[in-house]
Amino acid sequence: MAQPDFLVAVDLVILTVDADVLKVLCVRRGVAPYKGRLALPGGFVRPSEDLADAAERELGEETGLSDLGGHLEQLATYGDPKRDPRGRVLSVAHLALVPDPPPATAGSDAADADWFAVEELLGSRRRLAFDHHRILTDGVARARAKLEYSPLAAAFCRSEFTIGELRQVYEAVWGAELDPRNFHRKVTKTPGFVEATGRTTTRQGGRPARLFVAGGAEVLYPPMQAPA
Amino acid sequence: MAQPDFLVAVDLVILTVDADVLKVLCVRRGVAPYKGRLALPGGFVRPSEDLADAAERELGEETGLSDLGGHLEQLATYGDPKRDPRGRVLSVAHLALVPDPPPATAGSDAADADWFAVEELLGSRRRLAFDHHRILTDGVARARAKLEYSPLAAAFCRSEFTIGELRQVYEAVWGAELDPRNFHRKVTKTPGFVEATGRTTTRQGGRPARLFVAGGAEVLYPPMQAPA
DNA sequence: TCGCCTTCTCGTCAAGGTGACGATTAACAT
DNA sequence: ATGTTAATCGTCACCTTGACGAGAAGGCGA
Repeated sequence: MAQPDFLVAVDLVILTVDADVLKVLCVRRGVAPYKGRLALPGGFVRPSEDLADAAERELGEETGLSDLGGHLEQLATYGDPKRDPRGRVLSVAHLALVPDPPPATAGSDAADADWFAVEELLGSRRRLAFDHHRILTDGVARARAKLEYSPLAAAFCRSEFTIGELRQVYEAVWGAELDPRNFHRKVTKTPGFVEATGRTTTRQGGRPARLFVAGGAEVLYPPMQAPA
Repeated sequence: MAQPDFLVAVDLVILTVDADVLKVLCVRRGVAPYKGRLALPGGFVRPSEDLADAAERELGEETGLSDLGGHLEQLATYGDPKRDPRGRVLSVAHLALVPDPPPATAGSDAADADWFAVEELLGSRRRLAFDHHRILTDGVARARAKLEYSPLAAAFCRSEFTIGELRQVYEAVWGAELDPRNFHRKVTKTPGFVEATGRTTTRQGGRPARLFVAGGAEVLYPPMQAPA
């Protein structure tokens, strides 16, 4: 029997931490449907392109980054028959974590891209096009969960970072304050989480802080505990 | 520009625990490509069918179950351009956990379906068709991880189960032995994991065991710890 | 220069969770 | 009756965690 054809797109939830606030990159749609509405950046998958390659390409186009120091993983696939009024479009959503906020609109494609506070976007259900509110919700939930049992928070930091900077990542993503002393103990005692470089910096003010790089661990045992 | 069309299929990793062994449902392919090879059950998504609906339909066709008491979730999407020699076929893989082993070949579709020990299938990389070895690997990894921080193990049990039966699920999925006394303490003290029904059973032999049903919790705090 | 403020870093202590393991209970089989 | 099986309860040492004190080492303004 004849099978229906689908269009397949890749949409990106690109998260960063800027000024202690979790932000996501959005573009303003210039064409219908949802013209003028904010949307997650994305695009169609090319004929002989793998999904991961398509996501990496889109990430590069939107941020100008070549994913160096960041993190990119598949999030989930959204296929409600009515999610796109133009037809049967499948969206394979990806989650990207990038350090610093790279200057928005650095890429050529999306002339009108900018960073938005996640908390604000999630507050009003109507600000994002398509089912992107749900995709963003799922992406943020994934990021929050992954900080617990993986050393992924380092993906939000530049290659060398202080324990304090890493703690601010957790605080921004989880929206909770953590005790600096207990956090310091936990991070430095968990094997493979971070490795000291020997260098120090004073960019945070106060006493010079040691600089660390991400360790080799893939998972954290025992996990970081999000506050109850 | 014109976008390429994709065919979209749903493939299922259906896991169960039978005789203390983690098993997966596979079908033997009757047509090329990979004719005669084992494969995960699956099928194409219908024109106006949601992905979750398609997965649930396939699960029902393969097991005869209407997903009662089990668990079904999206796993990941596989889209390598060369994963299917017939063309550009996207596979949205799903993970299902079902209690007991329902009799194989109960459904009408797959005349030649049966349960196979996961450990054996993962041992030889060539026994499964397409990229199903990778999908199975990812599905088992997801299941193992989810047992740690969610009460999902109950999905492998019938509606009423004993602590010992639940422990055997963990032992089969993790491939490790757990101390019955510590497991009992952990499970009964974690809020929302299980709830006593007041009834008992002797189906395990030995002293009568209390029967429990799954509690309302979505996540386990603190998580179960897989042995190091 | 001298406080003062900031942040990092190390310690202490009690509470709670975990692993190891002894002991008892309550069914069934022979 | 006796042994076997598995469930359930208890104990104890150890470790992790949360709360918090205290000092170290920079910058900055008076």
